[in-house]
Amino acid sequence: MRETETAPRRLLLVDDDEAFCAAMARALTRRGVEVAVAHDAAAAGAASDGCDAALVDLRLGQDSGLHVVAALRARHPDMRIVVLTGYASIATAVEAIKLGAIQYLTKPTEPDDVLRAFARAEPDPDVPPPERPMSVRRLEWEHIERVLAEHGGNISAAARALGMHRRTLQRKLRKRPVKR
Amino acid sequence: MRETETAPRRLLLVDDDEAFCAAMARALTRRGVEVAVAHDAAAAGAASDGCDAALVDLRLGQDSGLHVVAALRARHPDMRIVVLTGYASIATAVEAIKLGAIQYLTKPTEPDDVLRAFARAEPDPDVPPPERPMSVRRLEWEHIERVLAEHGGNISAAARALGMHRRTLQRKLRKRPVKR
DNA sequence: CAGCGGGTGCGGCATCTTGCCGCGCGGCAA
DNA sequence: TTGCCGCGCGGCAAGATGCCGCACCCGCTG
Repeated sequence: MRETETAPRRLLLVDDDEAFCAAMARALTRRGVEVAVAHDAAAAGAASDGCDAALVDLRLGQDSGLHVVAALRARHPDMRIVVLTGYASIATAVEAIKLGAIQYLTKPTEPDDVLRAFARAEPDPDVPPPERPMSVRRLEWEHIERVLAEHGGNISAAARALGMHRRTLQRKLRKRPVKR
Repeated sequence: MRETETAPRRLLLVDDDEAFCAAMARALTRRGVEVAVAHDAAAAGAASDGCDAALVDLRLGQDSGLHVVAALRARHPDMRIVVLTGYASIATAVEAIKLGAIQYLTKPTEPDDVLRAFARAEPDPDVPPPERPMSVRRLEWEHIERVLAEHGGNISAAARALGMHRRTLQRKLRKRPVKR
């Protein structure tokens, strides 16, 4: 349906984190995608014309990115929308897809992951490997990674958000530098 | 779209856990819903006629419940399908919805939650409260609860699946009897 | 420039929490 | 009955946490 399964021509980036937007915009531009940026719901609507794709964050200051998804879908029925968030949850993922998003990514995300989401998203792969229950460690680790990313790498802030002591988070992070 | 926003008339229950099926079927029947049961993909197709709704588990022995969702959608375009699983993941939730499921529930689930899913599912609530990052403890707790439920309350099995020592799981469980 | 607030690393310590072993019980099927 | 397996529990050593403090860096502001 909608578009072809290729990379976006012109993409609307909606995220209130300016630093993140700048970095992502630069990376995508370097990959040959035109990028328009908006930091809130209102700006998103205005900047959306001419875009065939959108990457929207769920957390936009006051308003929810889900509203943006709905608005964009209404205005541009053929636009391919991918949701990207640090505060992932199954509930919002379900709603995002019901509202017409074609993918839902969690935040520690590389620009290439984003492009892959647009490319590989449309058709419904009938065999997305269900999985065996994640080990508690891995679950915890991914969650921490996500929250940390959402807070721009700020350890103190992430620790507060995670309800754990800063020192503890610090130690946990030191243990796992990069590995997965 | 599809059906009306009411409780299912006749529901197809697809889950390979016979004990769970029996309990859920009994509970739903008591609530005035006719129930048909299937324990695998093949049986699901056969038993689906005449049903206006389906509750399908993602883990069906060998085959994935997502295939069942796709097959049911193809055979009965108007059927309302809700996915229920103990092995929840955002990835499968996204695929399930893309394949046409109207809701995605995680397993420690009450019969009333199921009915609520069918009733409240269709319209896309544009304001499903995003959330603030869950505390690590809560995240871990919900995950444990889910896995435990998936293993029918078998502590040893759940501990193995979770990659933690049985004794540890046991102690954690003793600490939080019921509270949330 | 000095002071202040906030973030980052790190050491130390008392106190949980884990991992692991073992024991005894109680079902259940061979 | 015997073996297999799950459950709950005690105990102990090793590792993880919570908490305090210190030093250092930055950016802002009087």
